[in-house]
Amino acid sequence: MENFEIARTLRELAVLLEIQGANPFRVRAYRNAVQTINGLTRSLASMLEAGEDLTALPDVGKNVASHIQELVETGKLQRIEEITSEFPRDLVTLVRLDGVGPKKARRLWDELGVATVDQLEAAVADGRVAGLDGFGQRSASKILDSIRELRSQTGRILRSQAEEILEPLLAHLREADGVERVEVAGSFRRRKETIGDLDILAQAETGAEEIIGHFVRYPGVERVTGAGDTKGSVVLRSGIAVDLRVLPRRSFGAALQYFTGSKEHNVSTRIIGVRRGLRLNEWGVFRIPEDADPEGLGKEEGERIGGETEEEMYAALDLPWIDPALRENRGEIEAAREGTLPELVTVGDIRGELHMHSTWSDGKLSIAEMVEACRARGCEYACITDHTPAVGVAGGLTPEDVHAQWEEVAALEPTLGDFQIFRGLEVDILRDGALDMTDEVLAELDFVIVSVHGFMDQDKVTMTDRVIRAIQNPNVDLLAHPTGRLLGRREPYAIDMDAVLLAAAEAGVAVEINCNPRRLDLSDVHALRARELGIPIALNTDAHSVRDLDFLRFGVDQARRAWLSADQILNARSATEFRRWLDRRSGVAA
DNA sequence: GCCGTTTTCGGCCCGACTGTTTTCAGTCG
Repeated sequence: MENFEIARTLRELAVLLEIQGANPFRVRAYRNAVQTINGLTRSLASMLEAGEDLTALPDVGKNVASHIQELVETGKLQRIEEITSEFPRDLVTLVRLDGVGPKKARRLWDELGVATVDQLEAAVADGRVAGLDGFGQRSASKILDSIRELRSQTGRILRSQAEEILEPLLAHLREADGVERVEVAGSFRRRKETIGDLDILAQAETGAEEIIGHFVRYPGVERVTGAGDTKGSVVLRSGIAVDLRVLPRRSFGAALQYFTGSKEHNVSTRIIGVRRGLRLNEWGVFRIPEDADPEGLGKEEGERIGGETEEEMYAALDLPWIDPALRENRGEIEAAREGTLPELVTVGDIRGELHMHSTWSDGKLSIAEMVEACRARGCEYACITDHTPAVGVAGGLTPEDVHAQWEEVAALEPTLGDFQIFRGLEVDILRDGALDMTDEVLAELDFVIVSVHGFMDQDKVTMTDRVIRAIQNPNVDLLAHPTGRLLGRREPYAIDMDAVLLAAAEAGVAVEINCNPRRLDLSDVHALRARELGIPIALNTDAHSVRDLDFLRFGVDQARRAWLSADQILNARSATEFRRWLDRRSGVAA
């Protein structure tokens, strides 16, 4: 059983326990464990197989460890079977509805016998829900809205799509009277690859209510789901939910820190605060008076230590500012305390483009045009890496085509000054792990990329063996888009990435973070693992047109989430250093 | 259920908004 399946099952157990009315801290303990599992860079099954003690993991104790073992061994959890003899397992889907939590789900079952979304819809329609104590007409119609929403759910959007949605919305907000500053917080600021909803903060000393009013009148708003003194919530026609909070200058840094999250990062920072007698909230950081009743404190009571900037919030905990990309509670707080936070890679660090296509295969532009676009973006070198014939739609290069292409490159080179072109190829990994090009040609190339484009439905063992066989070919330099995923469209193919990364480290092969916002493949967690293993990472746009070269920033964001600095990025090297790396197998240099 | 610069028991982050309550529970992030 894969980590994500184990995490999903434990998350479901947490909801079931909540519906059962269990101790909320017990429920939270399971959620904390899920968080740990989601951040793991290795599979739990392989850790168990290696005889490792899972209780060494944070928030995993004896109980959760034995649950994990049971799941790996049997694929099921006895504990869930027991609970679902009390009430139907379907209730967990009711909890996913807006406005229905564990308490209400339980009452819907106990008092109306409602277990499924369909049954709930019927119960709303015939008035039974509105008749329940504590429900009423308004909550009934709200539930109906949520059901419609759930059924038409568009899910998470790409970060590139979020950028498009934000641009006009932020412009609208900046027009509101009294708004001094607007920032996007949440997962967008943490540079996540997909965005579930948008959190926006506006700075204003007065007139918050009017600003909220201006916000909910934005032309793109489909409906308003909440509008209070300091907070407004809407759903846009694009289906994405947006929250706006309005805060004064003295609290803006506190709010930015608070609403950037992640939730888990915030819980950790606040616990550190509590131990020091400090209270952190979106209004600032406050010293709790010795004799105060913590329950009776107002939101801004106590001595204000800071809140205008994020730096003040972290400084109150004796920590340096932490880059939002790292705020996932994956050890960044410890690293901040020890002064070992990485200096994260930036777009400006990238000096070469290693993966791009031309009209020789499925690219839109000639080699000369692509190279010129790279130079215009400040690159010092580029690799031309067109497809091979097995990628049918792409019009791949035969060995003869490859040699003809080199003539074109050779004719171009004298016109380029110091700019260097490396002769490359994106070679298809065939069904059995053989490569779609002769070894003779591969040996002549400067730079060999391999990647999977077909037969993606192979089982995990076959696919893993196939890819490992490919990267063990001594001519191979880089594995591209290693899991084949397309965000929101196609799941990663079945592959044991830990085994693949170990093989890449062994073979001295680099691995790509494909910068296309729909790929971003490797994921942050796999890139973290590659970093642990010391594998060079390439940030590649896989450009098929000039516009695609701008994808670089998405890959840089992904690399930053994986704690990567410039010295771990293959194409942050100079052309000379890159060439030296390409010669690594020649025995000349270590 | 987990955890330990207050510790192996007794804590565990914090506030806004909504709806239905007439003083607050539930939900959400």
